[in-house]
Amino acid sequence: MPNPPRPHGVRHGARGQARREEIVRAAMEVIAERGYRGASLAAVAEKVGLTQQGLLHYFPSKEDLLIAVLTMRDEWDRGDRVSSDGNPMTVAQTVGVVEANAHRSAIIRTFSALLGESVTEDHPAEPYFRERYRRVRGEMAATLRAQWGDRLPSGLTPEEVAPLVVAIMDGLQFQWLHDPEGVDMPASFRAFLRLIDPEALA
Amino acid sequence: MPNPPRPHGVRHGARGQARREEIVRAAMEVIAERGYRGASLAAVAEKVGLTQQGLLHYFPSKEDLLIAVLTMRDEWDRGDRVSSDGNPMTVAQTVGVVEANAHRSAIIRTFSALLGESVTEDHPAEPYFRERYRRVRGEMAATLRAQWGDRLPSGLTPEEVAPLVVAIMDGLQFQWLHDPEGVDMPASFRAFLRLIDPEALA
DNA sequence: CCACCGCTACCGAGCGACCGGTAGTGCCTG
DNA sequence: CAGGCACTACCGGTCGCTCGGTAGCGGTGG
Repeated sequence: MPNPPRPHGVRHGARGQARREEIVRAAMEVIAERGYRGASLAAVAEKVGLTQQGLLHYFPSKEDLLIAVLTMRDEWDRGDRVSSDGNPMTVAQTVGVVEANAHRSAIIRTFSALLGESVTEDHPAEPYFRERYRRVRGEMAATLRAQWGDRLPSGLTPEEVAPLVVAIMDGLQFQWLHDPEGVDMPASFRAFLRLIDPEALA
Repeated sequence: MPNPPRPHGVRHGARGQARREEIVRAAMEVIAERGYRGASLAAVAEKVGLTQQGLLHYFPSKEDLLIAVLTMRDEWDRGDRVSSDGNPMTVAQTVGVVEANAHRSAIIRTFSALLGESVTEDHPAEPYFRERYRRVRGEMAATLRAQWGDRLPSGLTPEEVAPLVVAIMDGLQFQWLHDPEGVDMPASFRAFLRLIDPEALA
């Protein structure tokens, strides 16, 4: 048995890995334009100079491609926590993330579209967002606790405020995508931080 | 000339109007389950005991049906401002809206799914949400000004805080739809109001 | 009274486009 | 020459929408 395992999928070489990343980036663009349901494999394939069937050589199904997109975002999330080393982000770093997002409308559009779709029945991205929210709320609570302890200046606990920070980020993104001129996402986020702590300049 | 032309569309009698409302409600359900793109006219038609062609008798295109759904929401919005008489809502009334929403998950799901889809290119609901945000931010600023004047306790202006209130409402809905047990939408919203004014119980 | 008319309501059949996915084949390179 | 890679060809299915038609109902005039 020279070729036993290879349990699932096709083995890809180094060149294949580069191709896969190229495909995932193209998929994010198409999803930003038409959502996941509206995104056709053919449209993604065309962006990287393949036929739809050639694309299926790298990702055996459309859902596999979606999972690769979500996985890539997880890796970026880890990259955003630059300080890494296990410590929670600082509040100042969250401002940096919002500012960076304001220059990446395509990516924000991709994940806002996916977030919206994911509330529909049996959507393949639903488990991802459910778990992601759970994790992000926990991380945000840790960030708040590192900055202010068990009680924020308002008297609220980190666990009470964490969902609000997450909600503000998501909610501002939708308003900003619909009216980039009329909504200043980083400024609004900083205003929100002033609600949390009028003293902090963050 | 007893029967002048009736410029566009089909005229419907009282019975037809009731049928149309029935269809719009069914459409909202299907959109909640599968989004607008994923919602097929046949699925909506089946819910009201029609064929797809029979449905098209009432709404000549899928987009016309979507517009009817959005229009119905506008009418509800007007109904939520019970006090009507032109005055802005009170902050206490906004809490009531959030509490009511926590018992209408189907409708929240419908419009969260549509909001997500609407950020994609040339989506037929994009103008609706763009305009809605503009209007809701304005109304919310008026509500805040009526309660606190030109400066809120934090020193922020109503125009700075209004987008945050809207963002909190939208953002909490997504978290709540993904984890109804783990997210208490009305409680979180009240916590946010305490950030705005620690004294107010609202 | 009833034949006729116009209108609303609805359906069967089908069109053209597009969808995700399968099967089989061959090139090209390590 | 083996295998990663990409193709052609094709399948079954779904989509929104059109076309053409048929009921039934309410009014109207001979």
